[in-house]
Amino acid sequence: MAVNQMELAAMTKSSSLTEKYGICKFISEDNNRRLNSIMYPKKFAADSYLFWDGDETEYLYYVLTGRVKLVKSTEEGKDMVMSILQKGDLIMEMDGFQVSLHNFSAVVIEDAEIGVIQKKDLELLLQRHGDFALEFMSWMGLMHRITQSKFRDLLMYGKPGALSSTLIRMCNSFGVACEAGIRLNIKLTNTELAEIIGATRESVNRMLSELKAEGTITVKNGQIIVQRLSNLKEKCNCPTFPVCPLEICRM
Amino acid sequence: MAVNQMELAAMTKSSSLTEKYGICKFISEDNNRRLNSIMYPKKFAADSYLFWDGDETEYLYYVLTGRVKLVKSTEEGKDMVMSILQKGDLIMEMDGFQVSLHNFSAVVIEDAEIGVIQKKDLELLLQRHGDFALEFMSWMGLMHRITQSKFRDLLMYGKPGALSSTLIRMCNSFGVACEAGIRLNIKLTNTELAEIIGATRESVNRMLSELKAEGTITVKNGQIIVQRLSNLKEKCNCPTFPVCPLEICRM
DNA sequence: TACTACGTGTGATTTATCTCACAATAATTC
DNA sequence: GAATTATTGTGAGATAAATCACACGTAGTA
Repeated sequence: MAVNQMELAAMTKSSSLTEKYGICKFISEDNNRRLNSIMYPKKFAADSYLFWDGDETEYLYYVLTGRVKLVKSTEEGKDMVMSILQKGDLIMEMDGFQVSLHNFSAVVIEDAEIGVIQKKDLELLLQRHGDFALEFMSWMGLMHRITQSKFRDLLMYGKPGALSSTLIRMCNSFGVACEAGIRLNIKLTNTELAEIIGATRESVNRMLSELKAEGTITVKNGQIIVQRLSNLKEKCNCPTFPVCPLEICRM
Repeated sequence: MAVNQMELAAMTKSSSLTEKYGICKFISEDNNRRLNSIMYPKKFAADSYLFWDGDETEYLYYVLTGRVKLVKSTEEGKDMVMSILQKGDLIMEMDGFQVSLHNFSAVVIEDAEIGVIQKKDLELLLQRHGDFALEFMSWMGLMHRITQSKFRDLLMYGKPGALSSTLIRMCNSFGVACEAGIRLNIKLTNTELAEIIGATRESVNRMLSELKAEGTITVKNGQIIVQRLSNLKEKCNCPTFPVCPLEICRM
């Protein structure tokens, strides 16, 4: 089939990689319990905001269900989507634990249940439990690397490369294996895709048409199915050897 | 004069902002001492490598003198400069403290003295001293924010915007106030600038010519002097209010 | 049904950026 | 200081991507 064995092996039918690579995977059972103990669940409807650009960074947000996008808007109303987060992801933006302000907004894109964490509470936990702090740093480091690799891809191979890189990452974050290939289990408009890669809706539309024509992707029920991942990898010079670590290749 | 009072106030004659915002400023005196105690100074000549893309992340590197650039190279030989670091900056790339590999290379661009730190040693320190771990996380968070804001600027306002953003950051990282404006106390070729913003040498050259023609910058002894910072700010939509925090606006 | 709102698809045109080619200046080396 | 090598500057043309303009679909709903 279009998807090779390794690719299939990398994902299960029911769960995407993000669940495998959420922060909980970086933290011991004890510390997961501790983290849970300072978390206050709260429901957020689609289109609501967890926080706004410029708000004080008082809380952290642990995504239990649903999806959240991190958006930076310019004064002229142009938006840029920096990341899309889901179950298992922790949203935290702070240069440490002093007072600071958010540099982007967090918008719920699918009804979400969020574990809200008070900065102060986390601080106490981290200070008290050295092993937790180390695990937490581990995760912070990973998040930073994801950001770096993401933006590198967006800058280096033109818009088609940027789109391809994004689709590959989406395979890892939202992908579900199906007969035809890897289905991206998320609804995104062309406009949203454009905001992720810093291009226009029209450009994205044309690029997607081309990918369809090549047989690289297909669309069913408004969801993209990646049929030939290798085509995408070529377009963004995704290295075959040494492969870049899978936990970095995500949204 | 071309540089206004606030801009002048933001820098001293002798030192650039990086010294003010190096990791030492995030860490208490005690913890600075601790960090120093596990540091082994070593000299690196210009053009030598601290580490290569793909090496194991065994050490951290604290820049005492000189300058180091972080570079990602593609298979076709295209380079991208992700960052330029100097006195007070700590180079660390690790998704935590398990075994992992560098995702880019660190190239010395000016003869440097580097405090080499063993990952294991740092780990012990952080585990033992909760306050140190918190301070360290604070710094990690800031580094991540710098990366985010940097790449956002590089993507959103075209190449002229990318160049302007970079020049502004360089004012903060390498700038020294002088009669004519802010002198960037670093030697960079057009090619290097191009590698920072993901453009071609020729484009950079033309853009610099234009900035000169406008009176925004001037060049003396191979160093750029920024005469009208406000012109640069316009080109990359650098917000006037709320101003973005100065510690994020750096290379 | 048919209306409305939102999203998609596509041509034509303009603008931004890269590519290639080569001349003109530094900067280094012998 | 002549020769060599790196860097800058610039034109002309090719490509990539944005912009503008509008037709077409589709889903929700009155």
